[in-house]
Amino acid sequence: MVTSRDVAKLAGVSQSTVSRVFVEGSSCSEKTKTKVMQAAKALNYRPNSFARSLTTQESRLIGLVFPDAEYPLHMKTLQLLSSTLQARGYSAVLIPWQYDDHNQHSIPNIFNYRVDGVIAASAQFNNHLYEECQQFSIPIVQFARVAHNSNSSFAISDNYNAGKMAAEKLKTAGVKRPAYLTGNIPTLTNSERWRGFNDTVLQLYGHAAGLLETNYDYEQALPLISQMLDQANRPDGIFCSTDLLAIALIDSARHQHQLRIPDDLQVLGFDDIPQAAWLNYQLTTFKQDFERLALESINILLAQLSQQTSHQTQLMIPVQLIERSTTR
Amino acid sequence: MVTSRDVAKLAGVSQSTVSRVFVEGSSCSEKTKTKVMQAAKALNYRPNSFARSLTTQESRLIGLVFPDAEYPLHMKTLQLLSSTLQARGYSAVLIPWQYDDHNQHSIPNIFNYRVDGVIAASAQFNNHLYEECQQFSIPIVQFARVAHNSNSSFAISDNYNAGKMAAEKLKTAGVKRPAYLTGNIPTLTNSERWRGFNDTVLQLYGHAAGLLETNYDYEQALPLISQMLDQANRPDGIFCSTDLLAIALIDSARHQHQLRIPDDLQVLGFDDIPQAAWLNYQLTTFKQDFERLALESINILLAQLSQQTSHQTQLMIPVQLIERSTTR
DNA sequence: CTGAAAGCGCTTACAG
DNA sequence: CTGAAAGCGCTTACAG
Repeated sequence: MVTSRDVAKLAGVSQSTVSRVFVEGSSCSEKTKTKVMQAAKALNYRPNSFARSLTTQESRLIGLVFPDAEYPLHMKTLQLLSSTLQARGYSAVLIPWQYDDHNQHSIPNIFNYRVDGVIAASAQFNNHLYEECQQFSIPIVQFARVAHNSNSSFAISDNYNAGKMAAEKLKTAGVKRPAYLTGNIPTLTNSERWRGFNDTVLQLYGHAAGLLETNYDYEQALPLISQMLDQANRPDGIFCSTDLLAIALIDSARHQHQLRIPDDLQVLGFDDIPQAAWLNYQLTTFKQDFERLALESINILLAQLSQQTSHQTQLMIPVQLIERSTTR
Repeated sequence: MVTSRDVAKLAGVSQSTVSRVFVEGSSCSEKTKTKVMQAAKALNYRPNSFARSLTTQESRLIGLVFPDAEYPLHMKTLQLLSSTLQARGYSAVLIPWQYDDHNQHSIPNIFNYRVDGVIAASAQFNNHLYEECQQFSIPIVQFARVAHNSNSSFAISDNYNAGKMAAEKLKTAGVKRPAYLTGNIPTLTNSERWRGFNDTVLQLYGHAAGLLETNYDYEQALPLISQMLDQANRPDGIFCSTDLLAIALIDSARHQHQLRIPDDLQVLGFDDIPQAAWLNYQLTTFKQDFERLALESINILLAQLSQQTSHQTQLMIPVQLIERSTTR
C-alpha cells in the first residue's frame, strides 16, 4: 500500500505536509496543495482510516442494528441510511442482531471497531446493547420504533395520533365493531398507536376496541386471523399494526372466508409498504415517512457526536393517511 | 478507553503479554492467560481493531455492495451474510452503490477503510468498482447474480438449467405459446436463464419463445405487461425473470384483463420470495437457495483471503421447482 | 506555511 | 513462556 510518506517523497515535501493536505481545515499553501494532490493521484493514494482513527479517536463508523424479521420495507431504508451516512463522511457497519440468547456474545466484538454511534432499527432490542453502548459511551438513536424501557434519542412517527386518526377514519366509514390487529413484539411505538386508537374508539363508540395479538410474520399470523374471522360477531373494521398484517388479513378474508373488502370488512394498514399499492390490495394505510425518519436519525446522531453531549433528542413526525380501496 | 497497557498494569505483566493473550495461537501459560483475562474483564477491555489492523495489515472488514432496487428478498439475505461473517470473525461494511454516474466519486472513500474483500449482490454493477478493487488487489465475489464483462469469483444459481426446466414445465402443462418476461438490467445470470429457456423451447416447440423486456419495478412494469396481455395472440404461459414480475403479471391479468390463472394464463416465477407463498398468489416458482449462496460466497471469499491467491472460484448451484397453483 | 517528533494502541520478531 | 523495542500510517502540538 502506498502511504503518505511515498506521496511526500514524490511531491518533495514532508510527510506531515501530506497529512495536512488531507485534513479539512489545515493550513497549507495552494501551491503545495496541488503539488501533493498530483503526487497522490499519480500513486493512487488513499489515507488509511485506521491510522487516522487511532490518533483522532473517532472512527467515522456508525453501527446499524436492523431487524432480522422478514419485513419488505427495510431494504430501501437501509440503502438510504447507508448512502446518507456516506455523503456525510461516515460508513455503516452492520450489527447483526440475534433475538436468541446464545448469540448475544457476538455483540461485544463489534465494539472492537469503536463505532462512533449506533442507529437501531430493530424492534426487539434488549438491554444488552444499551448497556454496552453506555459502557463505552457510544450514543445511540432508535429509528422508527422504540423499545420498552429504553432511554435514548429516537426519530419515530407520531403513533398516538395515527391511532387516533385510524379510529376516526373507521368511525366515518361506518364501522360498527372496530378492532386492532397487532404482532407479538412489544414496542413502545406500538403501545402508543394502540392507546391512541383505543382512547378514541372509547370516546366515539363508548366502549373499548377489539384487540387481537398475533405474530408479525404473514404465515404465522394466518391461523389466529382466520379464527377471528370465524367468530359470529367479528369486527367489521380492523386497524392493523403493519401493512403486512393487513395483507394477511385481506388474504384470509377473501380466500379463507369469502368476505368482500370493503363491503364485509374494512381494513386499515400502517407503513405504506410497496405491496400496499399493488393492484390486488389497494390498501388504505398510513404512510410513515421513512425517508425523513432516516435523515433525522442521522442528524440527531451526528449532532450528538459533534457536540459531544449526551443530550437526547426525541423526535416525532406525523403520518399521512393514504386512501385506497379497503375502506369506504 | 482502556488499553492493553491498563490491563497489563492490573495483571502485573507486560503489555506484549496482554496482546499475546488476545492473539490466536500465541504462546503463553495458562496461569498468566487467566490472570490477564480476569484483569481484562474487570476493566471491560476490548482490543482496538484499528490498532490491530495497522500492524497485521488486515482489517477483518468485508464490503457489502447491495442493490438499491426495491427487492423484497434481500433483507433476510443481508442479515444472513452479516451474521455469518460475524461468526467467522469479520464485520460487514455497507458500500451503498448508486447507479447514477455523478455519485461514483463516493466509492473511493470506502477504500480508506481497507476492506479485506468485497461481496457484491448488486445486479447493475459497473466497471468502476472492479477497477478499484483490482488496483488495491481486494478480492471480490459476486452473489446470486453476475454482471456482464465481469471477471471474478461468484456463487450463483444454475440459471441455464432453470430456464430449461421452465420450458419443460410449461410444455408439460400444455402451454402453446410460451414467453419470457424480464427486466431491463442486463446481467449474465439473466441471459443464461433466457438462453436455457429459449434453447429448450426451440427444441420442444420448433420455434423461438416470446420475449418481453420491461422494468424490474412492479409499478413501472405494469403498462408493458398490460399491453402484452391485450394482444390477440398473447402468450398462454409465461416464465418470469423474478417473482416480483410474476406477481405484477398475475395482478394485471386478473385485475386489468379478467383472466383466470392458470386457466387462461399459466405463470412461472423465479426466486421464491415470501410473497410467492401468499394465499392470493400461490405462485409456482423456482426457489433460489439464498442461504447456501450466502454461505458459499463467504467461503469462497475467505478462502481467497487466507490463501492469498487470486484464484477464482465460480460456483453454480441448482434451483428447485416449487409447484403451487399458477401452473397446471 | 512547513518540518521534526511524539504518540495513538496494537503485533511481532528478537532476546533471554 | 515473557519482556523490551520497533513499527504499522496517520495527526497534531511545537518550533521556526
